[in-house]
Amino acid sequence: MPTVSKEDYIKAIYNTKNSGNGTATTSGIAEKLDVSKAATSEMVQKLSDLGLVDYEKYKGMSLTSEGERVALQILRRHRIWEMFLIEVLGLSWSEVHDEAERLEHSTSDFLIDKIEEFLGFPKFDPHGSPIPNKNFELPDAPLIYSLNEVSIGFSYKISRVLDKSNELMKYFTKIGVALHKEVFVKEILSFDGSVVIQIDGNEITISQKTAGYIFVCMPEGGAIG
Amino acid sequence: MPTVSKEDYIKAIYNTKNSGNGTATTSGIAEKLDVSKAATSEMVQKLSDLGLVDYEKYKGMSLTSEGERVALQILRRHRIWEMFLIEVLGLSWSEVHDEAERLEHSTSDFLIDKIEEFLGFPKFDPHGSPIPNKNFELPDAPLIYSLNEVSIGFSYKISRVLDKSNELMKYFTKIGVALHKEVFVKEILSFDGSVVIQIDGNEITISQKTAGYIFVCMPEGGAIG
DNA sequence: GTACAAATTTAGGTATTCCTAACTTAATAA
DNA sequence: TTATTAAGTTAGGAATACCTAAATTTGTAC
Ligand SMILES: [Mn+2]
Ligand SMILES: [Mn+2]
Ligand SMILES: [Mn+2]
Ligand SMILES: [Mn+2]
Repeated sequence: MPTVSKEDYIKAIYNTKNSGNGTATTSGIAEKLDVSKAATSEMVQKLSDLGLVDYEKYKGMSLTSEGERVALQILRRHRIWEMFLIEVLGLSWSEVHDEAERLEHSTSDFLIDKIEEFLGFPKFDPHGSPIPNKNFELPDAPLIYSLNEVSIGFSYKISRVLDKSNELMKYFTKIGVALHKEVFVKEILSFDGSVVIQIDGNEITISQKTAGYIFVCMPEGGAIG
Repeated sequence: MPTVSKEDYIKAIYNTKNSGNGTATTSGIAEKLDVSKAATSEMVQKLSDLGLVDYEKYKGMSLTSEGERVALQILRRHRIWEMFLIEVLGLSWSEVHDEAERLEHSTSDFLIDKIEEFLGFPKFDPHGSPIPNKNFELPDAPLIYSLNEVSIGFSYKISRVLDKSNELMKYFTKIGVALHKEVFVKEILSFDGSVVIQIDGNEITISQKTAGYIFVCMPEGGAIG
């Protein structure tokens, strides 16, 4: 029902809440969507009038349950498209996000259901992100940890990466970061938080910021001790 | 480059020129796109300023060669999507057009090329319409005739239908009209131009208007005598 | 050739979504 | 607490794509 713009705002609010910072701020959403704070402030008030966002002036914003439903619907479309583009058409990790960013607004639920069926009802997308089901419910996800909060001297399995940008995805591909691969954490540099890992036999140093975009679990799926 | 609206206007002008009436009029485009004549008049002037349409006030409109290039690009996207939706996802003839009508504006040429490759570079879409290639050139098409201009007492092969609406497609499916099927033309009623055909062993009467949306060629591809 | 009707364009407005600049509120630091 | 700055909002305006109602142009019928 919402327009392309509204859908992108709602998704941005959802993603902010459910990853990292926690609170969605006017400035944060404006930056994420590359629009002015003024435009964001106006739009948030419109979304509030529509009952999709809880909002009090100067106090911050959060999705209503209806807004969250819409967010999950869009995430479902986005992630199913990314899955399709990679699994069926063979696009690369760095090519899918921008396509999905547009397709997510032009696809009926009917069509998304068909694609999901064609793909065999996957629970996670090619970045390891959970795909909401037909009823917009998220699958149970195993406990995962970012590479920043992990114990030194152990091996882990990469279970999710955040597709923040094409460039990041290209970088991941280049250094060998891919889903289900094993990484050994050698060291975390005390002075800047960089994480030194071993992957495919190569030793690689990843900045703290980028390490925060890589999530891992225990190789056998057990809890991290 | 053009917006969704502009793309749909350009496509409407192209389709009017290349099927039936010939000349694109303000009223005709307005009706086809379900907008006011005023909106159409304004938009045509804008498209003229953009160099996509040749236009002189009160005199009518036609696409420039650049406009035609854009039209073929959009037709290419539309038809490849329809092919994909039917061949790969198994949607029905009546379900694909509306989806393609939206997807055609949200798909990069890069992605369309990938889908085309996945489909094996088809030359015609599921309605028998030609698919422009990567360079926006139409394939050579065999001579075809509408069911209105065909000789009585002969058999033909259905080689193209115009997907004017979902309802028309459902009707075609219901009465057995499908690509590559054989029809025997029994009679054309003198008083209203209805065409009486035999298809799948059933005798069916089709109105003159609807017959104009069905195109056939000789069963072996020869010329119609 | 005029008068009328149909087709088309223009005038004046609305709704979206965005902008910059100005203003207001909240947070912080001395 | 108070000054300063950061964050957020409002004011005023632009671009797009529509609309209805009022011209205007064109073509046709007498
Ligand atoms: Mn993505
Ligand atoms: Mn998007
Ligand atoms: Mn179609
Ligand atoms: Mn369209």
